[in-house]
Amino acid sequence: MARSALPKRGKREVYEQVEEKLKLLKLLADETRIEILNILMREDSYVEKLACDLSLTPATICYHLKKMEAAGVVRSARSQFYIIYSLNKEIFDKTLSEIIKKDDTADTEEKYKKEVLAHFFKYGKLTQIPSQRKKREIVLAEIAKSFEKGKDYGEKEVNEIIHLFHEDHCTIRREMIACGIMERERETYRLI
Amino acid sequence: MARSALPKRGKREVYEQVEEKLKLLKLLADETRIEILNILMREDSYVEKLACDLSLTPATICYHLKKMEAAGVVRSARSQFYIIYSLNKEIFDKTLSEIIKKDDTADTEEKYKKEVLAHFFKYGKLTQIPSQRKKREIVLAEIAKSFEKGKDYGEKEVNEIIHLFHEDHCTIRREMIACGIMERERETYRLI
DNA sequence: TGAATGATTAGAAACTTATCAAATCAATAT
DNA sequence: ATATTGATTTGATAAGTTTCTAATCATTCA
Repeated sequence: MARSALPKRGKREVYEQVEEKLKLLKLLADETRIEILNILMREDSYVEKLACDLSLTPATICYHLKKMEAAGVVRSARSQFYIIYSLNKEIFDKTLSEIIKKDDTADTEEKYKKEVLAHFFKYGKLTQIPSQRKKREIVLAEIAKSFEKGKDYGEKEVNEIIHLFHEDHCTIRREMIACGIMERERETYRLI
Repeated sequence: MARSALPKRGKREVYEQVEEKLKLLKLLADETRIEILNILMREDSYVEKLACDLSLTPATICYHLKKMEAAGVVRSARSQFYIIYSLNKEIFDKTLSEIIKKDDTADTEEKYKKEVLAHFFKYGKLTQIPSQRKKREIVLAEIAKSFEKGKDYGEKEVNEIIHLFHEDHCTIRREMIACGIMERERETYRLI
């Protein structure tokens, strides 16, 4: 039985979305920080005290607190001699799926684009050229991402790149110029 | 001004409680695993396909899936050629505090103490001396933690330490003796 | 002002982890 | 059976993190 070749999808376009959430998770995935948070859940505290409680050096505690403060998990305020650290409780009510799931709530425009792309691309290939103008533009813009800004391409190069997505590179090349994504000057093509 | 010496509390007695939860958090604190989970939220998948989607080798994907399977986050089942991996959705409804918090289901006495302390201390300061005897004892016991067992203190020292928590060190010093937390012998004070 | 002390930073060492290539295992179709 | 192909394991490497010591900074009190 022949099995499909699974072309690569082109490494994760959605880094940024995951990034912040990942930051929070990484932060919480440390034994010492969890211990600190558990103590702060009970009472505010300060560097030296936490160091004693956990049998670690103040430098280490400071390292963790600063890290958590930068992420908005804890807050600090000087009080006399000490800098009192306290919990930012709001953060802790999120569920795991809320944290892990990519924001599909972006704006509706983005969402619509994603749906269109999901519909017309399968495994990185364009299954069909959309007949609706708006959908066609979205699809063409996606293909255009494979061209570098400001770079000149010969017709053969253009065809080869487009061919990665769909057999009919002629139609697509023409459409890209028609809808103003690319321009042609004599023999060379480039993004607008 | 002399500041209290902060006797060590003896390193974390509660490792085990944190351990499992830590395992889950560590698991989720990885970009690749989050990507995998996001894909599995949409549809079940298999090693090779995920490898293509994420531009990683099957070996790497397998490494992550096995890890997550061991923790009960995903499940696997063979289907023809492929081993289909799917999400164990129940896990994702927990909130962060549920994951992080140590089991406070301890005894109610402990819980009550915590509530009282949380109410009367803000940023490490005693906001008000409780009038109810029981609550006052809890608060005084908390302050007493800043004194070392068996050590003798002069009245000035005692006042200084208490002053870290509240202006009225005289009242508190008197109360600590009245309720049997401290004893006074001539000029020296010590914990009982 | 200067002495005391808590907080922070810098740099180094130890540890953990993700990733890949190559070898092996497991199931299926011919 | 055996060739095929997806899944897994192993061993090596590279990258990232935690922790410490030592030095420095910042604040308060005398």
